[in-house]
Amino acid sequence: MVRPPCCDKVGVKKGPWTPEEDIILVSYIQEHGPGNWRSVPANTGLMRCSKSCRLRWTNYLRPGIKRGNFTPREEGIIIHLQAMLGNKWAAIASYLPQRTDNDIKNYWNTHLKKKIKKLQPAIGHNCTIPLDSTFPMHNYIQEKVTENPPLPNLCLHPSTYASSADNISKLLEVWTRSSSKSTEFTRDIQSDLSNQDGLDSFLLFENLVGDEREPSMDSEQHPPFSYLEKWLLEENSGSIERLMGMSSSANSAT
DNA sequence: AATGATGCCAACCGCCTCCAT
DNA sequence: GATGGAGGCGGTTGGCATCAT
Repeated sequence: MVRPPCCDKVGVKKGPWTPEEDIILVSYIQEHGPGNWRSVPANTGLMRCSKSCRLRWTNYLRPGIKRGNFTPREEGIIIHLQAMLGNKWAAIASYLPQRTDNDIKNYWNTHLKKKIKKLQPAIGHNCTIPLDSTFPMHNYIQEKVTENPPLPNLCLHPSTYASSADNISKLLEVWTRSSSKSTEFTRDIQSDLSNQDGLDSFLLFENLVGDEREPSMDSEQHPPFSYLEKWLLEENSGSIERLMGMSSSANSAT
């Protein structure tokens, strides 16, 4: 039996959100917090379905979202995680708290996929990205995971709310001022991601697909599994072996 | 300046998972 | 254990913006 779409009801508005709708949604979430999306349209009078409200919040209105250009470091993280996890955009996004899964997915589809396609013939083998536990990103992710467990559906308090709509940002100014504590937390994450100078050269896209890498460790020398690898083990039994296989074939190809 | 091609991204759609009953 | 509802996720699309001719 096929369930009818939740937005099939008559009178449900579709299409781009207006600043006024954004203000209503933000005000409501400010008061009640995110969650219980079912009740949002009913309680706010928004002619939107619950899913649409949730999407608008998570992809656009949620505090702490960074919009615009991806840094080379972010590119590197995305590429590496995509190689490890596949198109698990939500999982990838949990390591880039400032980016949404939708943003990452869009960026991958419009930019990175092309870049990789372009560079693949140059590196001369099928594996797109070296998946090697000696690869610096492995340690970096592991380190970050230890310090800050992954943040699925991260809900930071407002600190760096970034919306193109000026009127919404005005509305949120008060909200923003009232949350200095969480601001510090967000700032920590931001500076963490922007101050790893030593990693810069490794995370540049060009270097990610470069072929000058250290020889692979043998199995005893593998550092402890990162959260990502644990996840792979738990959730996708067999995937890890496949990925390890990819890793070694990538190494042997160089 | 006009027009068509291409790129980009916000939002939608439908499937899946989880959880309450 | 079966069922249904709600939320989550990934793929896709529609429309606007920009670029090329």
